[in-house]
Amino acid sequence: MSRATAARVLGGYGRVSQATRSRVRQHAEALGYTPNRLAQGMVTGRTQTLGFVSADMQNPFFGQTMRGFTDFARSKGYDVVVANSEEDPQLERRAVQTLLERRVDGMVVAPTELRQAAHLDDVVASSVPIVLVDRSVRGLAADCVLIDNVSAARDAVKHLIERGHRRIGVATTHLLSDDLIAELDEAALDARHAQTTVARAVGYVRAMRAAALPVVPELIANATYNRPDAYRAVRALLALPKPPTAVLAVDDLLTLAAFEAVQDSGLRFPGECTVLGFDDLDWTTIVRPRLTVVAQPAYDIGATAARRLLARIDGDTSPAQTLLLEAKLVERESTAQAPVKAGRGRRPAAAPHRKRTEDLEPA
Amino acid sequence: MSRATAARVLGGYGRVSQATRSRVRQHAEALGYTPNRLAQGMVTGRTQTLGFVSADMQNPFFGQTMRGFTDFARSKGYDVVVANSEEDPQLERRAVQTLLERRVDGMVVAPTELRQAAHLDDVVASSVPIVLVDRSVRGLAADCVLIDNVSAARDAVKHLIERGHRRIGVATTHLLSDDLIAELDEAALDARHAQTTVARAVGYVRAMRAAALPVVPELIANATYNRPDAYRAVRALLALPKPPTAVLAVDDLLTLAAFEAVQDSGLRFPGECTVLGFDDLDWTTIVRPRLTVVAQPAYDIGATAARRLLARIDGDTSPAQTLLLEAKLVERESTAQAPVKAGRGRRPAAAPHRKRTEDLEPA
DNA sequence: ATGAAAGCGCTAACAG
DNA sequence: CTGTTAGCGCTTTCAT
Repeated sequence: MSRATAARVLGGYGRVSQATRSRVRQHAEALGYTPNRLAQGMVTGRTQTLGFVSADMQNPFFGQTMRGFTDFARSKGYDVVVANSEEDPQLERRAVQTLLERRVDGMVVAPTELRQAAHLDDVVASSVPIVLVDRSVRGLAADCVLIDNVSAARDAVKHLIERGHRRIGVATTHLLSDDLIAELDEAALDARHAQTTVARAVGYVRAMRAAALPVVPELIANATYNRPDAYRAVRALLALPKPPTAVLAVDDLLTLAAFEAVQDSGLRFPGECTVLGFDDLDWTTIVRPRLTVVAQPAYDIGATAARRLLARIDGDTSPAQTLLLEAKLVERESTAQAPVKAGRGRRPAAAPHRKRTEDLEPA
Repeated sequence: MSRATAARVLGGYGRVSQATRSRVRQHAEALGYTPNRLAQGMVTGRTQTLGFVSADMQNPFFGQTMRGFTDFARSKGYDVVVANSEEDPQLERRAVQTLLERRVDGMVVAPTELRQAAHLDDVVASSVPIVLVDRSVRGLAADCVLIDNVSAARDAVKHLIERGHRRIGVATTHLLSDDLIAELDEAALDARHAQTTVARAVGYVRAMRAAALPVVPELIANATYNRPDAYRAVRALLALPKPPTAVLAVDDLLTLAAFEAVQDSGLRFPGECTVLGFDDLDWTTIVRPRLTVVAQPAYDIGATAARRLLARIDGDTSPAQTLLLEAKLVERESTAQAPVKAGRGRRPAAAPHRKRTEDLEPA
């Protein structure tokens, strides 16, 4: 029989009789035939492939997001090729370029640069569907899926204030200027396109102001994305003459470092100083009391991005939209009680299972 | 000029003069030309694409392994398409099939079924290079990169014994039969092809026997891969009339659950009961004292697998080899001191920052 | 050094 | 219902 007939049954797209159908299948089986998706892609113009470029797939947030993305994609018959940008614009550009060369049907990007992204404009221009996750780029006509970082942080701080905290610190990143507060104010104007950690710092400021609490620079610790550095920054916060009774840590690494810092500081957790973190990783529920955290719907962000992307691929031409998924404040015991005045009731040094570390070095 | 000439400069493979070379580049730029990798793949027979199928890319171990894999792959000009098997043989088979259809130049698989894997035989037969990670399949002529799980666990237990522990428990999975010990013995014969957790249990048994310590079934807790279940299993271990003074937890989830269980049990950590875990996740260094763990070189496993795979792709036809990377016992404070006899010196119930949980329910 | 032509494996449109 | 034909975008002989 002809190649066309065979192709029809194997590809399942033409009209073929039952008789030949099974005959074809038999032979295909016998010959160990494996369809060639490259050839299919060439002629149909669709590769059934999606791209996913994030900063680091090893990061739990992106891991979950990717998982949600690939799960949804697979359910619709798509595979996904992944790439890490490592927050390097150069690498991101290369990754996007490669995906274009591979003729992916669409791609998801967690962009590194939020102010300019010519390479992403190119993607939009080339009419390859693209959706952004976790961060949005100013002026880019692309769908975007993320949480409202400002209000997530605002709600978290509000929660602390309601529990009686007044002196609240924040551990954040990317805030290297001196006049932090003024800058945060300015950033607030465009918070939607700020780095997630900056947007969260803005949320902190807003919550403090809304409660008429002073925003003092000494309570704003900023670190690079690096655990020892984050640890040191929080230790410094806790070493203040009047340390905060609570610290908001605006990402998973800072949360880890903040918890470690409080634990080593000699301040009682959570009575004298507690931590409210971002990202609900497993370990936050093995500490006692368990940690209250802001949980991002990471899996959902990925799945939603996939859904949006496939809608675009299927021809949806509605204006680009930003989907704000809801972050959830997971209230646990670490913020259940009101803060205790520092200085009184320190934990006895005798507590044998908990070493008091006085230096500022983490693990 | 002709398509052939253009292709030559863009593809960088023929002899072209400088003049036309730059002219071609200019025009390509102006037209926004993007090479089509599908077409390239069709004709060259190489797609510069690798496949990676693991149980769950969200799992930290596979996340790191994938990262090592993709980093190495990218450095050699390869992209990678990923898939999750969810430990489901059916899904794994489909994923492998899809990769074959996509004409990947090679693939890495963390196989779900270790006894039979016809679909993997097919890959080998079709002479598409394949390397296994984390688990090896009996009788499959494929390279394999993993740690020696038996000896890693053996060394960990030996370390505990050297620190004075005699009654050592183990938290593991997949051991559902009644006569555990006999079975472990049998499994030991073929431990290289056992599930990682089983192989580690075998290592535990060997270390105990080597030290002439009794291997008693009541000290072997086995759980499904599920945190509440793992927690319950370890709590049960600790509720024994004579609880162990140390528990070896043979994967990251069990480690988390075991630590949580000890913490809630009322036994002093690490004096009365300590935990030695597998996989060196971030949180193991925020607990005080910090946790001693067996660290797998996950990133390296991925990178090594990539190196092996590329060697095969580049024509290496030497016999299949199994590369055993070294797991490292990271000694930290949790195993620094000798165990204390249980029953004496319980932590005072007054310790205010640590709730005594009496029920067996985890987070 | 460059052009022409063939063909990778497939699908789509058309003919029979 | 089935066969024929053209061509997707590229690389690779083979001429020129």
